[in-house]
Amino acid sequence: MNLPPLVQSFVLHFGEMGGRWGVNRTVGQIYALLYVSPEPLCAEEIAEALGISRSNVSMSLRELQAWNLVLLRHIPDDRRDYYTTPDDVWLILRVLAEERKKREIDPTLSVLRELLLQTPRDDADRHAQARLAEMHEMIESLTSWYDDVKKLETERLMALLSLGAKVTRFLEVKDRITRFGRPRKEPLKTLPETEEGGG
Amino acid sequence: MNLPPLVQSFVLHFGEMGGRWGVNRTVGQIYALLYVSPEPLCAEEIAEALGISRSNVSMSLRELQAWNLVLLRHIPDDRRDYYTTPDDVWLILRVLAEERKKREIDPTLSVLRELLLQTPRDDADRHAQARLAEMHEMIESLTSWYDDVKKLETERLMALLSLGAKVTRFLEVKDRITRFGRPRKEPLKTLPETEEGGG
DNA sequence: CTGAAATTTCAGAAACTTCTGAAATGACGA
DNA sequence: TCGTCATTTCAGAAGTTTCTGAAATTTCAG
Repeated sequence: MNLPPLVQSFVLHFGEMGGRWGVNRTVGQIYALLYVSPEPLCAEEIAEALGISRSNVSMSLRELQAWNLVLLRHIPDDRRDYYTTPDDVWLILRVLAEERKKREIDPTLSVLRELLLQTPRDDADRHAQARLAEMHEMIESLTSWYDDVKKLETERLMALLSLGAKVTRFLEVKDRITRFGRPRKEPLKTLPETEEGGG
Repeated sequence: MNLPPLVQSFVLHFGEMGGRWGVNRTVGQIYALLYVSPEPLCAEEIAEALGISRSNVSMSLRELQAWNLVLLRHIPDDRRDYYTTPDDVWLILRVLAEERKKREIDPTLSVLRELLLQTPRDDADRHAQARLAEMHEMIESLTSWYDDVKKLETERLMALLSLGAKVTRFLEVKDRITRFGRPRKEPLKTLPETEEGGG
């Protein structure tokens, strides 16, 4: 591997993390390299920079394409494919969230739905289904929130994030004024630990 | 494996998904089994139910404990350890989010911080650092939102979720009245696709 | 068409992970 | 203390993934 030290540390770290993120070391390294590279790179250059075989690069780029994490670029009078990453980090986040949902959540959601449609044979089945229903309901809440939020323009998404839990102040107001959600049993307490006055 | 068909399908599915979630098949299966089981189970019963070795169960339970995903129970006059999962799915979600953050986000955040402190040697370094800074900033926004939201009681968290992107209506109001965030360049458009009148 | 350059595929080697049975350790009552 | 039962550890077998170099395929200018 022949890279400036700073880039190399970053690339090696992404390689190590790759496993935890559901891709292998090479895929992580290539992604990191493309992310910091000022220009798109071709397969040969990647293989060279990371000191790995050309065929490994080819397979790993395929995987990155399956994840929608790389873009193909072309340079006039050059037949080679050049690769790069989207440069907007927020776009990268969206792509990543979408892909992980597709791989980690959707299959489970569809299995849960299928199993909940089955007619229970006995009490054990009934208990199991009740548990599956709880899980199903939670995942539905999350994915419908996600489907809603992902439509936001980046600027609004950032505003929403920086608001954080302070949104619940609006929720309290909403509770009182419009009676959205169920009426509260206890009197509303002021929230713990939301001191800095963003609003 | 000797389980009722419905439970078996669920257990097998979690086993398959395990790999995608950063644990192995056995860990996923054990978790699923404990999740649907009406009573806590001991290691022997788990090994029996899943048709795997006793020692494999022991190692996998260790891993589940490292993830804080199982609880230890004791039954009077029985020396064995019995295991179960928390039964509140929202608590499970919190634990999972926390653990994944710890494993998948925090190490990267600390590498980014470290690399951003280094003095760049040349333009390539300066460019790389600028890219790392963008990534760092995004991750910081996300984790600080997360730190804020995880303090919410479950009831409020659910209310926040069901509000989804409608929160941005408040953001618009906030924009106008309190000038939180930067002033808008374009006139505000009504949002596409947020019809059903929750508020 | 032909041939040179780029890319992909694929069988098997290397590396790594998972799983097991046997042995070691620990916990408890007598 | 001992014996019994439960649990953990661990070396290596079994299984899986990753990576390579060689061969096959694709692409395109001439």
